[in-house]
Amino acid sequence: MTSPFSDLDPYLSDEEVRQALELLFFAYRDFTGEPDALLASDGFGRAHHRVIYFVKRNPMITVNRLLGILQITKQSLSRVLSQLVSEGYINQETDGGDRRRRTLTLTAKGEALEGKLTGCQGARIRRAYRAAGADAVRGFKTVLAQIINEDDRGRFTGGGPHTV
Amino acid sequence: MTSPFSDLDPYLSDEEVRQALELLFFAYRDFTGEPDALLASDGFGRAHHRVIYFVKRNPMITVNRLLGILQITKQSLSRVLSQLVSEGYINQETDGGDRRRRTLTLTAKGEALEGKLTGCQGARIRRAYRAAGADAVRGFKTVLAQIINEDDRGRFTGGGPHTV
DNA sequence: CATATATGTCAATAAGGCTGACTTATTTTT
DNA sequence: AAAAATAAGTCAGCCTTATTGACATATATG
Repeated sequence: MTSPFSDLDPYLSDEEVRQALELLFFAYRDFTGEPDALLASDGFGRAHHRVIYFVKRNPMITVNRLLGILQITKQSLSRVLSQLVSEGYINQETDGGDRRRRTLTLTAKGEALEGKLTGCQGARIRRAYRAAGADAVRGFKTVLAQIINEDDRGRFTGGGPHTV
Repeated sequence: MTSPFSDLDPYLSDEEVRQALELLFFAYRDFTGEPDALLASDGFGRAHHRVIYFVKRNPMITVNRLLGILQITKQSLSRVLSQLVSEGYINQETDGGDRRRRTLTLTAKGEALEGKLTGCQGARIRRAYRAAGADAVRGFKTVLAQIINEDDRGRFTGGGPHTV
C-alpha cells in the first residue's frame, strides 16, 4: 500500500511468518479466555457465545444464514440453539414472507448475556486499540481482513454490512 | 502512539469494537481451517498441531514449559503428546542436567509435518502481508500484541525470544 | 531424611464438533 | 397439479479435546 514491494521482503522471512502465527494463537487464546469463564458459570460454552453474538448482530437471522457464518453443521448448531431457545435467550418465529424460515432474535435475557460477554471482550479491544494508536488499528484491520477467505472478506473491506 | 488520544474515540464505538471481534473470529476460523483439514487426513487434530508447532519453535522444550504455553492440563497434553511420541513425530529424552525432565524435539517425520502445516498457514500470512503492506503489518502486530495478556506480551514486544 | 518438583497415568465427565439418514413443511419449478 | 428444491428439525452414533481428581514414580533440593 504505502510501501514499495521490496520493503515487504523482510516481513516475509520464516521468522516473520512464525511471529504472525504466534501472535494469532496467543491473541485468540486470551481473547476467548475471559468470556469462556463467564459462560461456564451459566452452563454454556463458546458455541453458545457465537450464536448469541451473531443473532445480536443480525436480528431476524435465519438458521441457514447462521450456519453459513459459523460454518458448522446443522446438527451441531441445533443442540446449542435449541438449548438457547428453551432457556429463553433466543426467540424463534416463523417468517412472514417465507413460512419455511424461522427468524431468530435475542430476548431481553439474551441481550443481557450478550452485553456482558461483548462488554468483556470489548474492554480488551478498547484497551488494545488505545495502547496501539489509530494508525496501528488501521493496519490491524487491513491485515486481518486479508487473512479472511475471500468469501467473507467483503464483510470488512466493502461498505456493506459487516455480517451476513 | 502516532495519533492524539481524541483520534481514537471514533475507533472505540460499539460498532468499531464489534468489527474487531468479528475480524478476529473470521480470521481465526479461516486461519485454522486449512491445517485442520490437513491434520484430519493424518488422524490428528488441532491439539497435535499446537504441540508440533511449539516443539519445533522450542527444541528441547520440557513438558512443563509446553503446558505453560498451551494453557491446558497435563492430562490433556499427555494424550496428544504420547500419541505423537509413539507414532514417531516427537523424540523424548531425559535431560542431562535435571533427570526429572524430559526434553522434546521433532523427529524428521515431525519436521516434515510441521513444515507442511506451517507452510500452509504461512502462505496465507504472506499473501495477507503482501496485500496489506508493511505499514499495515506493523499495526497488525502492535494491536495483536496488546490484545495478548501481559504475561505473554513480552514474547512479542520485547527483544527477547518469541516463545517460552 | 523430608519435601518439593517434573512427569506420567488411570478413571470419569463434558462440550462441541462430525456423518448419515430421515421427516415435515413450504416454496418454486416444470 | 405434480415434482423438485429449500428450510428446518431430529435421531443415533462417533470422535477430539478439554476438564477434574487421585495417585505413582523418579529426581532434586532443603
